[in-house]
Amino acid sequence: MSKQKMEIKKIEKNASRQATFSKRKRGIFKKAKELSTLCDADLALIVFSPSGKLFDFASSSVQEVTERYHMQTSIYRSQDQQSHEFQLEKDTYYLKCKELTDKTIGLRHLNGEELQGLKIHELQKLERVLEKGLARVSKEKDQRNLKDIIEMKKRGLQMVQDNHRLKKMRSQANSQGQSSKSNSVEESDNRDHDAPNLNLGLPMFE
Amino acid sequence: MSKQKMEIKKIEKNASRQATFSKRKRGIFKKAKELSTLCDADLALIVFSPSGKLFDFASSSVQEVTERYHMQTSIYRSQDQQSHEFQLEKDTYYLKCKELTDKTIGLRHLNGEELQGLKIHELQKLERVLEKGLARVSKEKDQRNLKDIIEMKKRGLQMVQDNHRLKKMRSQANSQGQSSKSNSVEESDNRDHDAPNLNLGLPMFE
DNA sequence: CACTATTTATAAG
DNA sequence: TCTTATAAATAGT
Repeated sequence: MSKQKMEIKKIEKNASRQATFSKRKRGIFKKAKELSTLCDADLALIVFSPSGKLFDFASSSVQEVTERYHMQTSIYRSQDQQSHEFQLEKDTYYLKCKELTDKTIGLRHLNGEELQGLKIHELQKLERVLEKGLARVSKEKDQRNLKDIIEMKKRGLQMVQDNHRLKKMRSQANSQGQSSKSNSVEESDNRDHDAPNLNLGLPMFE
Repeated sequence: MSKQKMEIKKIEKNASRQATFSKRKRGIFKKAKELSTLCDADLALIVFSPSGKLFDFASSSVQEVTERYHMQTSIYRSQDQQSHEFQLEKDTYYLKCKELTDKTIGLRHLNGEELQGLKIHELQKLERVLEKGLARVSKEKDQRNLKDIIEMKKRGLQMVQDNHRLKKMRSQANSQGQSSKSNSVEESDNRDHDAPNLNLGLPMFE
C-alpha cells in the first residue's frame, strides 16, 4: 500500500517478507488495540511468524478469549492436550521425519520435479501412476460436470412445465372474468419473472 | 483516522460505536488475511462484539492456532531453559505433523483417491497439475530413451568400422601368406562374434 | 530505524 | 450503503 500497489500474494524474497511482516505486524496489533479500546470488543490476536516466533495481543487475555471461543463453537476436546504432547519420543519423531521427507520427494516427482535421480524404470512407473491419477481426476470431474448439467436440464424442464401450468391457470382465470385487478399482467411478464428462478439453488460451475 | 483525528478512547455513543466497530472489524480482518498471505504467517484473530457476537479468522484454523499457542505458552508457566527448548521441539514436531498430514492428503489426491471432498475448481486444478507432471515425466523418459538410442547407434557404427578395419588387416595378412592356422575363420564368424558386444555396457531399457 | 510517495482505511455526512 | 475528505499505513529506499 504505498510506493507501488502490491499484489496480495506470498512475498518470495526472504528479506522483503521479513520487513513486511514486522511492519504489518505492528500495524495489525495497533488496529487490534484500537478496536478493543474504541468499541469495547473482547478480542485476541495470535500470530506466528514464518520462523515460528509467537506474538499475541488480547483485550482481556488470550486464555480467556480462546476459552470463550471454544465455548461458543462448542468444540471441546476432552483429551488431555499436555500428556498427549508429552509423548514426543525420539523414534516416533524420526519416523515421522523420514515419512515427511519421503512424501515431500514423492510430491516433487509427481509434479515432474527433480527427476534426474530416477532410473528409467522408475520414470516409467511414475508415468503410469500419473496417467492413472489423471484419469481418475478427469473422470471424477467429468462425472460432476455431467451431474450438474443433468440437474440443470431437469430444473429447466421443471420451470418450463411450471410456466405452462401457470399460463394455463391464468388464461382460464382471464377467460372466466377479471374479479381482481392483479391478473391483467401479461404473459410476457410472467416469463420475465420466472426466468431468473432457473438459476436459483443450482450448484453451477464455480 | 479520517475527517477528524479521533482519540482512541471508548466511544460512548452507541450508534457510533456500532458503526465504527463494523468498519474497523472489516479492516482488521482484511489486514489479518493480507498478513497471513503476504508473509506466510500462521495467525488467528478472534473478536467478540460488545453484544457478544463472535467473529474469527485464521490462516489455518482457529483450533490449530490456539493449540499451537497453548503449546508455546506453556513455556512461560515453567520458565526454565530446559522446558523452553523442549517446547520449541514440540512446536516443530507439531508443525511437522501438520505438514505430514497435508502431504499425505496431497499424495492421495494426486493418485486420484479421496476426491469426493474436493470442489470442482480444485479438481480442475489437480487435473492441470497432473497433466503438467505427466508431461514432464514423459519428456524426461523420452529424452533418456533418445539418448540411449543415439549412444547405441554410435557404438554400433564404431563396431562396424572396427570390423572393416579388422577385415582389411586380415585380408592383407591372408594375401601375404598363412603362417598361423587361426585365420581360416570365415568373415561371417567375425560378425557373429562381434554382434553380442554391441549391447555390452549399455544401460538398456530395464 | 527514518523518509516519503502512494495506497488504504475510515469518520462523518 | 455510498461518498468524500482526511488520517493512517506502508513499500521501497
